[in-house]
Order: sequence, then C-alpha cells, then structure tokens
Amino acid sequence: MRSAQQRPGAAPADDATSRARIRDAAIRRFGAEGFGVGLRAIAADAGVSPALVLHHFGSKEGLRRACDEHVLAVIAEVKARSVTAAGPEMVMTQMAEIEQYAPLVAYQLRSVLAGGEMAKALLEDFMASARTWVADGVAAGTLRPSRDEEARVRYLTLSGYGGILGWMALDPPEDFGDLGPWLRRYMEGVGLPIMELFTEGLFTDRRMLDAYLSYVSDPPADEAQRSA
Amino acid sequence: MRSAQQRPGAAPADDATSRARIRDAAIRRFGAEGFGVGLRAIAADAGVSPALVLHHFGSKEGLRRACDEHVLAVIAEVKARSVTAAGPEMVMTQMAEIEQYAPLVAYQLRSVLAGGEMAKALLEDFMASARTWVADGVAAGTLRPSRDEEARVRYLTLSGYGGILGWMALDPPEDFGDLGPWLRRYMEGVGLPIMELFTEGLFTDRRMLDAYLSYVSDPPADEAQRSA
DNA sequence: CAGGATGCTAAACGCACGTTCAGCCGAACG
DNA sequence: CGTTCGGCTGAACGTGCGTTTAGCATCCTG
Repeated sequence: MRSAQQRPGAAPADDATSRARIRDAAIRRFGAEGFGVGLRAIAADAGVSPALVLHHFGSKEGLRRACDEHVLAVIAEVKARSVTAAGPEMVMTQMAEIEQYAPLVAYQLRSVLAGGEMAKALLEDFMASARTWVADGVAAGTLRPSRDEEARVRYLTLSGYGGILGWMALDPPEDFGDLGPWLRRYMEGVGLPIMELFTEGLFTDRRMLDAYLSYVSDPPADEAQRSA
Repeated sequence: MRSAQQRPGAAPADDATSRARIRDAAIRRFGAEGFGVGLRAIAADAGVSPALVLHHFGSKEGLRRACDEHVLAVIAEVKARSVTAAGPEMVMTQMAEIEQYAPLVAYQLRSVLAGGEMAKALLEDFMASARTWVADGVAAGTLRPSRDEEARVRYLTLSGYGGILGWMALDPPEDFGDLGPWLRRYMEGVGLPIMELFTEGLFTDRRMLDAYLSYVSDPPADEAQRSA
C-alpha cells in the first residue's frame, strides 16, 4: 500500500515515510488534545501499530522531541521567508491561515501551556522577533523609545502570546484542526483596543508613570519588616 | 489525634475537619503539580487513606469541583473586602503575599491553564473587576474612554492574566507553595513597560489607529475568494 | 445497653497507559 | 537462490491510576 521510496543510508526526511506520517499525526493529536493523549490514538491516526511509533522514536518523550524540533524548524523557515510581523498574535494568525501550517499553531499553544524547554524556546523565539521589530520601529521613528527596551520586548511578547492563552480558556476553539477562524475572531475582538492602547495609551495624565519612576529610583527598603 | 468537633446535622465547614484538610491538600497539590496528580498523593498529604477522599467527594472530579467552589468563594470574599485593584496581576500578586491565600493563586493559574468551566468563571470574574475599575477611571477622568469599552476590558484582562501564564512558561516558579517572590519579580519586570505603554502608548503617530478604524468601517468583502 | 449511623481503612478490581519482545514480511545483496 | 536486514506487527507485561467493596472502630440515640 505504501508507494514511498527512500534512500537507504541517507536521512529519509521525505514527507511520505511512516516516520513523517507518525510525526505529523502526533503533532495534530498533541495540538488537539494535549500531551496526555495515548500513543495508540496517534498510531491509529497514522495507520500504523503502536509498536512502530516506539520503533522509530524510542519513547513517547522521543516522539515529542521530534515534534518539537520539526515545529521549531518550520517556524524558523516561515519566519526567514516573510517579513517579521508585529506581535505573536499576528504571526500565529497568519500561520493558522495556511492549511499546511495550521496544526503547528495548535501544537505551539499546547507546548507553551505545558511548559518546559519547548515553551521557553518558542517564547524566546517570539521575543527575538519582537526585539528586531521594536528596534526597527524605533529607528524608523514609528515607535517611541523605551526606558528599558528589553523589558518592553518581554512584556509585549508575554502579554501578546498570553492573551491568546487566556482567550483559549475563555472561549476555546471548536476545531483544533483549523484554528484560522478562531484566531481571526480573536484578532477582531482585540484589534481595536490594541490600536487604541498603542496609540493613545490608557491614562489621561503622567501621574502614574511619574510616581512609578520615582518609586523605583529610590529604594523602598521596607522589605525587611514584611514578616513582622 | 483529631481534636475537632463539628455540628452533626449542619454543614461542617470547620477548617479542621478531614474534609477540609483533604480539600486544602488537594488545592496545594493541584496548584503545584497540575490536575494530573494522583489521589494517593493528595490523601498522603492530608494524612488519610485514598478511599476517604472518594468517601467525602465521590470522585476525583467531585474533589476538583469542591476545590473550585472553595477557591471562587475565597476570591469573592477577598475582593469584597478590598478595593478593586487595577489588573489581574495586581490582585494575584497581593493574594500571593498572604500566606493563607497563596495556594489559591497557584490553583487558579492551573485552572486557567487546564481550561473548562472554572477557567471561564475565573476570567469572567477578573473581567468584572476590570469593568468597574475602568468605568470608575473613565468617570473620574483618569482613564481615557474607549470606542469599545467591553473589548478593552476583555483585552486588558486577557493580556494581563495571560502575561502571567507566559511568564510561567518562560521562567517557572521554583516553589509553587510560595508564589509571592515569583509574582513580585514578574511585576518588577513588567511594571515599567506597562506604565510607559499605558501613559505614552507605543506608536509615535495615529496612522495605524486611523488605518484600522477606516479598515473596520468599510467592509473588507474579500472573504469569499479566500479558498480560491 | 442494643442499634444504627458515621468516619475511616485495607485490599482488591478493572482499565489504560508506555513499553518490551519474538517473529513476520519483503526487498536488497552476495 | 539463500541470506540478511530493516520496517513492521500482535501479543503480552508491568505499573499506576480511579474506583469499589467489605469491614472496623467510634459515638450519638432511644
């Protein structure tokens, strides 16, 4: 039934090998149901026996590592090919629109939810994108400079990505196989407040900012008596 | 060993009953390790047998429901007693400082990560707080009005809460039993960018906002040819 | 003092999971 | 043609889980 042919010695990497089919099925299942899903379900999706999954990847952990590497590689490829978008929301929304990349978006979200090294790698990745986007914007004069650029990059990335995580809890997608409409709906809901906030801010005056700046400039020094 | 005395007919609700000890142990364990933790570990923490957990709560699901209700009740009590704080970050940071409430904060975070009805209830709760805070601020003239107040409330809540979730993935707390220092560190990291963004915005001019406003005012209408 | 709830436990059950293992099959190779 | 070897499978194993069940103390109640 399998009409695939691969070089014996070389790394297969063809997208029709059983190995790739298992990996892709795992990405879809992990993305749709989380990492608690059983190997038997993944094997059934890929049309193979559960034992073959372990034959190729050694263990469930190994399968997950392979998925992580593949997702990170595809993301790097997509990012290298397109202009860096504004925030994590934009990048993920665009990726989810492409049918081929859609399962990776759900996998990504699950990975950040689950924590661990993959979550750190993904967030560092988005922070790197944000860093260049902000730097370019400041250099071009379209973005205001910050008193702490790195802290702003971290906040923009975490709040942007985290907003999607919160949205996922508040109004979960019906179909994890196609997150496109769901993410588009999210962007439609938060687009206006983001634009308003980024253009006009939230406060009507500078008192809160000035108070904070003077607070952090002189040491609070009342930490020692907190337990009293 | 057990010196507690409870009314026979009435609802126990004393904090020294086995039921309360199990519930509190469950909140701590669920908060520290997630909802995948076993009943045997919770029972051991509470110093009882695993069967007693099911005797009191019927099932693991029932135990979780009892934890949910207790956490929601305590949060409501805390909120009723104190002035509404600015955002979810502030509320949670303040709660985590009180030793008695600290485990509830971790449980909350895990609940939102896990999704489900509890996640929705928590987020709706924080959105309600944000709603009154924003309305008061606008009425007092300290906050700018928005073209869509509800959307802004939703965005502020989701990005504020979600930022913590992202921070949890990027730099997980070492000790889930005391999230105070970890949340304080987060607030120190994002405090300045938040104040800057809320006061001065991010963009240097109104072009992005105006473009977005004119975009949403006239229909895009190119949705039909997306599949072509 | 009988009697029946109540709080609680030890032991076991059934199940689903990740994993192991012996062996089959078809193609490559001498 | 015989051999070998890697992809692949069916069946089983051990483990930990949530849950059930039978039974033991303890204490209120009539």
